[in-house]
Amino acid sequence: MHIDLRQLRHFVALAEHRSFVAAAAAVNLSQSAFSRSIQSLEHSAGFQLVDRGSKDLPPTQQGLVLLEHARRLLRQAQELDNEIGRLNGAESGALRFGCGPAPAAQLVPQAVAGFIADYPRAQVNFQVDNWQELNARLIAGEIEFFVADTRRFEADPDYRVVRLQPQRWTFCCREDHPLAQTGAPTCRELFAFPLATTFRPPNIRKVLVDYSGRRDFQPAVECEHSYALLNVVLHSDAIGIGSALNLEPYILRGNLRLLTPRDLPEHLEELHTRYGIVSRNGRTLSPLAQAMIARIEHTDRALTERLSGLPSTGFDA
DNA sequence: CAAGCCAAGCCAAGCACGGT
DNA sequence: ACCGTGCTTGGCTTGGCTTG
Repeated sequence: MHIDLRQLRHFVALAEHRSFVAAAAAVNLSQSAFSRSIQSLEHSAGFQLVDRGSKDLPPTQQGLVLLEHARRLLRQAQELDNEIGRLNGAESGALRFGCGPAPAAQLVPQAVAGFIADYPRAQVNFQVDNWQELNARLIAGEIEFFVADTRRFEADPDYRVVRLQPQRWTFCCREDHPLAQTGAPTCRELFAFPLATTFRPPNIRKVLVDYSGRRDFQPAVECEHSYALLNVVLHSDAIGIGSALNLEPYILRGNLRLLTPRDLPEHLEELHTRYGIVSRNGRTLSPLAQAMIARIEHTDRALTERLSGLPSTGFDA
């Protein structure tokens, strides 16, 4: 049997997306070309890879065996590529990594901006997604690392975690908001307005229930994307919650005001971000990935230092 | 270097199937 | 019955590789 890594990559995509349309889009192919690629692999293998009779296209028994080998081969191919790059001291080539929505707002773009100045011949591809998707891509070897909340990976020996600086989560409102003049409202005054929040920190719901005094408290707006969320805050009476790092540009421009409820509990460790860089233990990182990680850490430190000039929000531990 | 071959990919049409 | 969605297939183009 002729082994074609491209076709194996397509099969892995199909197994993950359980749809020819979605998988084709994921590998940047037309659906028909993708279908032919799978057919060609099936022809080479001599058996059907997926059960087309079922709606969610489950892999056949033989398909599962091939899938396992395909994932291993793709991972090893990536590692070989990384190793060759390392031996050559490569400064060019493709770098693929991922990041969560919050790091995608400020930290990662600024780090990438610095990186492409240092490595103009590198091709950078970073995907913004939730941690589950990022983890799946990391395991499949499609990305070398991701930047996201690290809580689920810190104790797992299969993962290598580099923690970034914790950033405080803060309340904010638009500059001409009724509460903007008071600066330090009470929690009751604050929660009289609709709340717009990301899904993080993970325990934000519990904290909001405590603050609002309402067991059934629900934010008016939930959105993973910090940029979109802040635009809601900028154009409404909503009170936003965001990491200090992502709010900073808006605060400095005077578009947003930080709010410090005067009756907040003093010590709230959990209202800090817990972001970091997650990679797989035992896998060699390419020189470009190592350089990118160093750049993200450097940018993180620089931004955190700059943030120390911002006014306190009452969320400081 | 031109001609031929072939794999990969696209578009459009057709088919199957589920939902209304 | 009709419509929308998802997959396959036929016909075609394109680009890379081989051969003379």
